[in-house]
Amino acid sequence: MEERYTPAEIESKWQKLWEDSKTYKVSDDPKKEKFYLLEMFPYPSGKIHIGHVRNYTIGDVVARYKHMKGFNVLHPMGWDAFGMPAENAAIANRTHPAIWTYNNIDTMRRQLKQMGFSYDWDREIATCRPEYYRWEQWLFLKMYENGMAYRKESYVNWCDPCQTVLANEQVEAGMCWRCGKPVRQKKLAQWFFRITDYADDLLVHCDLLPGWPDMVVAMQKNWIGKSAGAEIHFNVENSSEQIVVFTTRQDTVFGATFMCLAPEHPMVQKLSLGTSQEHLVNDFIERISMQDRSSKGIETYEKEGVFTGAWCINPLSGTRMPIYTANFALMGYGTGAVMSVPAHDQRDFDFAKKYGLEIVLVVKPNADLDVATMSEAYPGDGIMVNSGNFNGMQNELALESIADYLEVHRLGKRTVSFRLRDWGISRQRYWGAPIPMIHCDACGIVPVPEKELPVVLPEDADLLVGGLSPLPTLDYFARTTCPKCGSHSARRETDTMDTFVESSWYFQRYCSPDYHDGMFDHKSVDYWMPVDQYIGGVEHAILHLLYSRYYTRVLRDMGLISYKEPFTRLLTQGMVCKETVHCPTHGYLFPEEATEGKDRRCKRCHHSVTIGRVEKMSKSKKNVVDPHILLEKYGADTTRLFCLFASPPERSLEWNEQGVEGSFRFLNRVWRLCAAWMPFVRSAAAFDGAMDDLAPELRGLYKKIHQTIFKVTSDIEDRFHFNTAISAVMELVNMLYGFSVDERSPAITGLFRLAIESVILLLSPVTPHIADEIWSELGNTSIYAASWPIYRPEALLKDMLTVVVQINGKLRSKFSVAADIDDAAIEQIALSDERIKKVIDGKPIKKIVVVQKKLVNIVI
RNA sequence: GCCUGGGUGGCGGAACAGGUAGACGCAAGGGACUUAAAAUCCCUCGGAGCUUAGCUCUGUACGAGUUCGAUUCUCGUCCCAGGCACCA
Repeated sequence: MEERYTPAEIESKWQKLWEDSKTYKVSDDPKKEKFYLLEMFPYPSGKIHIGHVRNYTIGDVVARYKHMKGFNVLHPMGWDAFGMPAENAAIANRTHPAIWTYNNIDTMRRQLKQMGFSYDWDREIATCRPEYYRWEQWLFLKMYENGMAYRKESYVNWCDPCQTVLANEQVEAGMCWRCGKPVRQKKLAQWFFRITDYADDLLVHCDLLPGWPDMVVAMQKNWIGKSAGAEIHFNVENSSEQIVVFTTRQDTVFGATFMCLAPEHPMVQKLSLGTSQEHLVNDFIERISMQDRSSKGIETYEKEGVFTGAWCINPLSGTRMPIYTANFALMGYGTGAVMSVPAHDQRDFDFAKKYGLEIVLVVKPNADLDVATMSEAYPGDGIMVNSGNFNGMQNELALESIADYLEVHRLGKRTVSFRLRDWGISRQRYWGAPIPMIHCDACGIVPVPEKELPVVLPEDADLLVGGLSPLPTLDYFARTTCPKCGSHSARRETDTMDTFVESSWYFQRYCSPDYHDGMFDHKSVDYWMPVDQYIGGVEHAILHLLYSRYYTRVLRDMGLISYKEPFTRLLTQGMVCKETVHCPTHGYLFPEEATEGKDRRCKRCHHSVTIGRVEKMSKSKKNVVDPHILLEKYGADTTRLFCLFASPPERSLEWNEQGVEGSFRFLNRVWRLCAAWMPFVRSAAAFDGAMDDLAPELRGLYKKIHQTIFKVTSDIEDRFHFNTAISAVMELVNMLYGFSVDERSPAITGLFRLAIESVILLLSPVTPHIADEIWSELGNTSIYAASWPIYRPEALLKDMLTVVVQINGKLRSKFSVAADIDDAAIEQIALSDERIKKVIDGKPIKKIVVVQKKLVNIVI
């Protein structure tokens, strides 16, 4: 065995060997228990970044561990290859989205292979391939048939100069992120998936996901946002029209003094028609449509509204209520109409104060609360007042009584409302999966016949000026014949699908990636699915996971699969962070642009730099580490080791170059230890006897070996706490350094063989290259095929115990005793301890607590 | 505002079921080896104090509480991070 650890040589050697012998290829084997381990597939953005490295290292350790435990492990990798960055890059670099994407995939595949991940590369998929998205189109047709996919008019963020739809995150303070011009709301016909049909089911099953982090479950629940309340009908004065509102506070209906409709509400213009308010209302609607109503913009606008000129009648109090249209009423929630109760809702209170509207108190917590002196709304509980027959009732009871009353008198009914809206999947983009629909002047919307799938995205088209999709202008794509009437003037749908659609089912495709007769081979899916462990960034905690859960239900209800939840266990890893370096003249600096040491300075201007707080790595802050550099300098094993050692996976990881050095040093230590002992242990048999066969001075080591196996196994199995697992191995290695090769004996050699084997086996999921190298030096073949070591429970038993003695809960002394001692004897030893006697100093003992074989607490 | 997490040495982090706080690593300091340096190996390392082989006090954001005993459980406060947010 070489004396020096040379990761560059070892790693490329083993990577080639694994690839040539298809070490990580896996196939369906019903005789073996399966384990499906999946990491969220990456968007091929160029190069892998440190977040990928962390995510995929965590997954790889679990995959390798489960394989060594005897599972048939499915561990695939692929590319979430459609999406806007490809278009942006194409514009910036004057290349083509397809070329850019495929180049990136090649680079990133090579980098992932350099990391030594145990993927079955034969299952690689790229969602931009027609073989993949044809099945997405096929399912779209099925969803269209059963009404799950539908088309409707909907408001979108629209940028006029760019002639394009913007996602909410592309709207910055009401302006287009690209051209900086105002964004307006525009009505467009778009395709939707009816995810709201499953809102309740998705919500209820949140509680049946014990393997998911509580935080993610909570986020999903919030997103779905179910609230129970009532619909109430308000008649419009001098009209046959009715306004329906949704409220969760029907107990306050007697306090409703005005009505607010969303500006887009269909009744707004109708109500103001012909009144003196008409043009004011129209101006208001026009102005509000220019406002950015995405989450970011919303708080910047003041609450405002305009009287429509019409009135409605409160069905319970009989009061006349002015009808307003207001910017805070949202068309997308409830019914788009709000009964405003200023006394008990802060927003309504502010609005009423601004426009001088009446405030009526209907829930009173105590005698002091009075409309005349109220400075804010009272949203809490209390006794009903000003509420007719309901006066004197506790408002929680009135909530039910009034709901009953509404139902009995047909003025409304109990109902639930969800925050979740149907999933709009149309994108006016080029680089996405075409929606397989045809528009015919005569027949309307006609689905593409199944046998004509896939509708292939032309990969050679160029983006138009401003990054617009060329699809509508490409006659050879857009012009087609109507499958129904044969008309030659039919046009294809030129919108493409949201890329979340591809990622909602890819995990199933991995089960049979080359299957040509359907989305997937049922036999394979039945064997592998659901995913046993899913691992990815917490940034996908809501949308990707919710869409995947929804899609899985759609597939199940079509009879294509038999499970409801796609991911049994979920791990969301934390962000990778690093300190920022900021120069007063040059702004953020890359770490290497500043000098080293205590007084760090900008290399260009020699100003002192400020070391900022530790933040998520991002290109804009320049606090990034390129995995490529790490691989060059230390190799994959060190990089993997550090990612796991620095913190537990769900927490954020603070990058620290010296920490990486430490990990590298540890692997060197392991290497030197093995190299030193190799000549002697190579031909020795690992010690296999009982502890009693060993000389007393070797028993400690024997125990340490088994304790380490136990610790590492439970840390990986139960908690994914690789950092403590690695510490345990470090402790064992430290202990082994206490033995000198020069003082070896046959007994030590056998035990050392066991020790070294254990260290290598336990490290192998984390650092597979060095492990395979040393493993082969020991005369073995592939460590991936080896079994995970088993600890001897009897070796964990202690024959001597340390018992702690406390006085009034404070540590005062400790002693060692044989493990089979009883509590009474422990108490006696504690009381006769010299130091304890000194502290007690003859004071009366009130109580003695003995914790079995662990502790004595004497209360004085 | 609401919902999640989190706050432990100079730093990353341990302490898994209330029972020895600070495992393991980094940084720092000291020593050995060396002509020298690197590498390596060994020792020290929360704070304060003292009559310094050791001992005492103090210490897990802050304030209460439960308990023989609290980093761990309960309540309140502050701060940090993430998510949601005119959601009626």
